[in-house]
Amino acid sequence: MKLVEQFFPVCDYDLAATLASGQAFRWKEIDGSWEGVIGENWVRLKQEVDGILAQTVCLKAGQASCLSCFDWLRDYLQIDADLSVILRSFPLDDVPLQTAVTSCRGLRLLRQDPWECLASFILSSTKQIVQIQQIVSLLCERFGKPLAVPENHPPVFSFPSAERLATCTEQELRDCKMGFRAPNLLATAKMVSNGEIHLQSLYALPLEKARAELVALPGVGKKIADCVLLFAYGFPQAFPIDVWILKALRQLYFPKRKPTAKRLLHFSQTHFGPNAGYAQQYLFHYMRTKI
DNA sequence: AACCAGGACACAA
DNA sequence: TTGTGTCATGGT
Repeated sequence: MKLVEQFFPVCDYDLAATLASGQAFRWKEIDGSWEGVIGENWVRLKQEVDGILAQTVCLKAGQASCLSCFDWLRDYLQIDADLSVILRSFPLDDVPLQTAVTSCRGLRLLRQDPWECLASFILSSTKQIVQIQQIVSLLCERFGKPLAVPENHPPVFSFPSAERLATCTEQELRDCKMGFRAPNLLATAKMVSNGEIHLQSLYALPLEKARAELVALPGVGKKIADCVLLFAYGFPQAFPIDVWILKALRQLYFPKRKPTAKRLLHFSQTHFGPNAGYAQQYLFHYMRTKI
């Protein structure tokens, strides 16, 4: 059991804003670092001025594969995404958006595992982020696999597979405090594990078709589908509209009028450009922290 | 104590 | 097409 380190030089990457902005639910800040799980790997990340320092563990000491296979982490963090290009694609005359960007420049979008993201957001409906974190944590402790961790570190578990959750009873899931979301998660886990939907195949589809497949799952409407499309599949135009974004759109862009939901939807899909999903994340974070 | 939370769904008008 | 009640649970 050996601690392995890797440094990723990157500018404009705000680790805290990114990991705590409600797109992923398994990151904890522990004395200056962020600890979490990506796939089957325990990870510790530390913000440096000129990049990110990553630590993980390797079961077999001296194995070169650990050092050379940080690609999964590079991909998850989207280190190679050029943030300046994305920010330049935003409408320049949009004062509220530019304010939001200025207030938390370095906020990024992650590239998560589709199943974990889908399951997590099924649990997210009308729950506060802290509660989602608690439910996900219980789910992992009870049904995930124990992972390799550093010496004297408390145990950490993987996010349970769809196959594992499909074998749970509804009551076992309810006992993780997810309430009425339990039957939805269970039914979706069964559909994923028996092949009624093939999550891997959605990468190749255009946005609308991928969304249509997700919305067919129990407990998944447009908002949750867009979260998965944006945070896992990397569709940059996906624009999840939750209560916070609704508030942001109304009070920042239509302060006097009372636009219909349809009008707001149209606005969100035409005004923000090809990276609307990023704009959405900046507005979301801005509303939750600065106002 | 009342109100709300990264909603979805069935059903009414 | 748009509006309302319901579903659990815990934080503020």
